[in-house]
Amino acid sequence: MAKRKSAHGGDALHLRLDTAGGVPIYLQLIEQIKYHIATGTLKADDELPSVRAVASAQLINPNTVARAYLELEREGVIYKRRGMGTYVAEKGVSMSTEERLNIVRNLMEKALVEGTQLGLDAASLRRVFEETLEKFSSQ
Amino acid sequence: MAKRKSAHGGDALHLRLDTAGGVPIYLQLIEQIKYHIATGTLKADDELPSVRAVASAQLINPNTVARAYLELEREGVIYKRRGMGTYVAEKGVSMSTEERLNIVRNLMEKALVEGTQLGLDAASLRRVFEETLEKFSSQ
DNA sequence: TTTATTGTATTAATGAATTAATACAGCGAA
DNA sequence: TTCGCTGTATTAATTCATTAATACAATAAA
Repeated sequence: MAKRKSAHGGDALHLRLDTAGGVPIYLQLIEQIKYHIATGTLKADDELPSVRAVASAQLINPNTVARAYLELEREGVIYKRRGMGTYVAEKGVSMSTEERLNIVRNLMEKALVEGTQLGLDAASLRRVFEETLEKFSSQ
Repeated sequence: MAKRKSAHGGDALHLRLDTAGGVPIYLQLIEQIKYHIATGTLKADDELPSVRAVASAQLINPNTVARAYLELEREGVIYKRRGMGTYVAEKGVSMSTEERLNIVRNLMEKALVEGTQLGLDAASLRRVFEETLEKFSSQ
């Protein structure tokens, strides 16, 4: 058969997909890839496993992976080279600071509304914030 | 005609629904009602506007409002009395502290993954956290 | 050029989610 | 009881999202 040795790296990315449970597969992929980048598991210009590699490893359709990669590319998180592979982008920013802050504000608001509703006090919420922040490569 | 005067309060809750934009109406309702509770606009035992009142004010189907109220009731956020109305529940908690923390941890992680991806540094993220926290009645 | 890899495009099946129409049922005031 | 308000239940229309089957196109190495 003479398979070409992958020449790229890009394998063995830790992914845990839940095919039940309602959350679309492509969204889980997006989230987990972003997570790996945020925690430093994936760095700029690292290669991602190919669409087909992820698909066969996870027993899902290649198009589902492609959709996740497409969305990540639109957000500027990754870039692709036809025939070559898919790679983590440098943190190039296309949005204004204010726009970026508003995105995070909305997400933060969701977290704190929920936390407040659940009866957690400010100290607990602050602890959750600090503990979560520690997981990310503060840059 | 002799309309009965509402006898209840429960009107004029500030709601801004976006019927385009993809986010389901009932989810927007849930979010905004939780927000009002978290910020103190709505307090325990306050009456919510009736299903039909919201429906006609917002030009949506009563069942859509009912669905939001149903979900909020399941979460223990509100309670209902047939023929009477719908009210904000006391903060009674059915989950363990650990479960509640995990819910918030997940949401917090989403916010911080996104923030990190957008190139915001720890100081900015902390500022967003503190500013957002201030909006909620710290209890 | 050939081959094996990469990502891409088109189209469709399917199922789930959302919303709506409509009729029912409980409660309190008159 | 009757009236007018509450929320509820049932059913269905319809759209939309998700995933998949399949064929196409670009790149690099042999």
